[in-house]
Amino acid sequence: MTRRMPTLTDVARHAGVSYATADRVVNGRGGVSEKSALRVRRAVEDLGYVRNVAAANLSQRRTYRFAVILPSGPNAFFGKVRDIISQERRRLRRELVDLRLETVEAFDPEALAAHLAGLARDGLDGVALVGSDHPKVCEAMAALRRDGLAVVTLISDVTDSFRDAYVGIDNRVAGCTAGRLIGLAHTGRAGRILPIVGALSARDHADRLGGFRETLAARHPGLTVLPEIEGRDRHERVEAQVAEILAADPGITAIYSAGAGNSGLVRVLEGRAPAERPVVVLHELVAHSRRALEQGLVDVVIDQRPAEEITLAIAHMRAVADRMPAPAAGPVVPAIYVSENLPPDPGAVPQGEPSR
Amino acid sequence: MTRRMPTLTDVARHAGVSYATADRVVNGRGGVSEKSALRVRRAVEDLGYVRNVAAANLSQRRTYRFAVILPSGPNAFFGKVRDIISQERRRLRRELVDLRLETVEAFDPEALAAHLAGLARDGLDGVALVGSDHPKVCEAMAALRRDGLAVVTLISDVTDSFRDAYVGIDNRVAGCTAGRLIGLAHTGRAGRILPIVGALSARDHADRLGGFRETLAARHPGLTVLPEIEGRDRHERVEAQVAEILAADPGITAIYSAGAGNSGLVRVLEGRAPAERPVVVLHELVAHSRRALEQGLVDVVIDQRPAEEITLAIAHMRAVADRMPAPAAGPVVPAIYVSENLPPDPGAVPQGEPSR
DNA sequence: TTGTAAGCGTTATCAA
DNA sequence: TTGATAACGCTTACAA
Repeated sequence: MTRRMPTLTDVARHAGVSYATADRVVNGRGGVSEKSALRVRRAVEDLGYVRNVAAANLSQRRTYRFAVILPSGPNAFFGKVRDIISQERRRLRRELVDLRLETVEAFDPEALAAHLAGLARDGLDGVALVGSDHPKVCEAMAALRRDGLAVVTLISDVTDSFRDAYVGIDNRVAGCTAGRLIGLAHTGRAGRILPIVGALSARDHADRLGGFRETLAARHPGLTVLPEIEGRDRHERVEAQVAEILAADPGITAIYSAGAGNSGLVRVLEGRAPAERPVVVLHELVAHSRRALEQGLVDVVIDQRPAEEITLAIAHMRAVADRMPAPAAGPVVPAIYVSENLPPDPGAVPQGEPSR
Repeated sequence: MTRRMPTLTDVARHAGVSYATADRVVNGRGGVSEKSALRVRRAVEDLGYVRNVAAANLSQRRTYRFAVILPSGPNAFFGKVRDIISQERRRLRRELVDLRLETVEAFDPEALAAHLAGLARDGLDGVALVGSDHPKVCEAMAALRRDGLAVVTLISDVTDSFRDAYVGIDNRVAGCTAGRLIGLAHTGRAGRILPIVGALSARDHADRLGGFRETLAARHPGLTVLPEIEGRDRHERVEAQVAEILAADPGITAIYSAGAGNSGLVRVLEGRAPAERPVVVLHELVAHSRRALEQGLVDVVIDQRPAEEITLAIAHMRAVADRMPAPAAGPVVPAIYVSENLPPDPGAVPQGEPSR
């Protein structure tokens, strides 16, 4: 029934060469006559040989050494990512991966590039970082790949050729989704919509806003989308600007916040009577957005699923390290939360134990 | 830096016993004096020993043998699940799992129970099946677990004690979500909402409908939820009933379909002028629901993410087989699709190849 | 250019 | 009740 998987020993026998020769061909170590190489490749083909990664790792006593580099600072989302990583550590060790968490100054591509350059001689097998299109960062990523490290961009992408994979959501699509949901909330009525971003110069924010405007223009031409606020992802700034605009324009029926600093937005919303609250869509499920959802101050949260992203990033780095095909491709599909489908609060994280 | 993980050899040395004795204790094989056992357990504790699963599997030449049992029939959703499984096969083989796909008559618990009974002597390590509360099925599941198989319920759950894990969405929560989205689409206006289920006797449908009604009653008391239609998951029947009701009650502003047979619903919607179409929310992204979303006939699809569910089910079965802690718990969070965030159509599935 | 063999951490068998 | 040890499929050092 289940035929035994062929091993390299089988391949060698089939090709009529020694085990070592077969190994040299399969792992491209060179120093093999073309004639032998041909016979081995033929045997691999015939038998459908695939390298047993577990055995290979065992023989090398290999542990995967990966690093995740996150921006420093008080950003709630990255704080959550940090928590997820430290919770996963124990489980990962069992699977022989040693995950290191490192921090660099936020919004400082030069510092990031310098940090990356330092990793090269660190015995690492792979790095995951928040992508940045800065030329120095790109060059540092390219250098790491030349050294054989897997490089995965997380959350924000860069040009294809500098990384092995991107793990994150499609931000334009996320913006379109927000647009459509706000559109749905205006079924049968008109409205004026206020968009907020951190900065238009941030690629992800610009992508979201672009998708948002495009969808509303195409599918809901009756709705007005106002000029966007740039809140710099800072809650005081967001709070001040939103408060001012809402006061000046009482006809606003919806708000889409594509960036961070949403606790400022929430404070403004708290100050309004329930009947006067606009429909609000924003990004990332963190402590304060969760609370706002529960209290009915916010209607929809589009969440990037950071836990799944970390898992996927590790899978990608491992695939490169194992010289194996990459896991299923495609951007991560964000979760859409309303107050009714919030996952249990991970306040006290229950440790999973064997069920028997 | 990265200290070598302790091995059983280390444990044995530390405990002052032979390797074999340490192995006996750690794997509960018996035949060890209480004194030795104590010393070994102490050493395990001290060193923080964890069994190296890869090495264990290698020594046994183990391949995991799992089966997924699905209901037969033309149901589009299960068809998709079948496709996903056959596409995953190759990748799974590399990870030493041999996944078998089996089929039993839909809605026939006796047949399912009989089939399960047959699996016992089949050398399987685990089974995933769509849960059923039928006593015979429960008994068969319990028997399998007694034989050491992992038993995972998929999509629909049963009483805890009969299975190792449930992989699927929380159907009540999904219904609540549908209710809230439809509520959002009625911001600032009244409406009459028609719910459709396959059968109220199906636990998942009843759960969805319950959550749906509850949320609308609590958060949108101004909306009217009509009595539900039972469409038996059959498209002709759904089509006929919906057509009749829509004709009789032109004031219907929204439809929530909690079950299958939605191609019938879509046909009715096609026949109406765009301006007269109700807001429509339904479940499972399959060929016809996808098309309906793209054409603007349907507004929201709540999708169970079958690909992720299969992956998770395998992870659970493997954890049991490896005597390892279960992967992260909690129900699967469904994806919420509008026409703007549909994933690429898997019409021609691109085979992933090594990226370098 | 080719071949042999010692490890890696388990499981399982056989002997003491 | 205990202990040695041959696999498992691979990498790597070394010998021919």
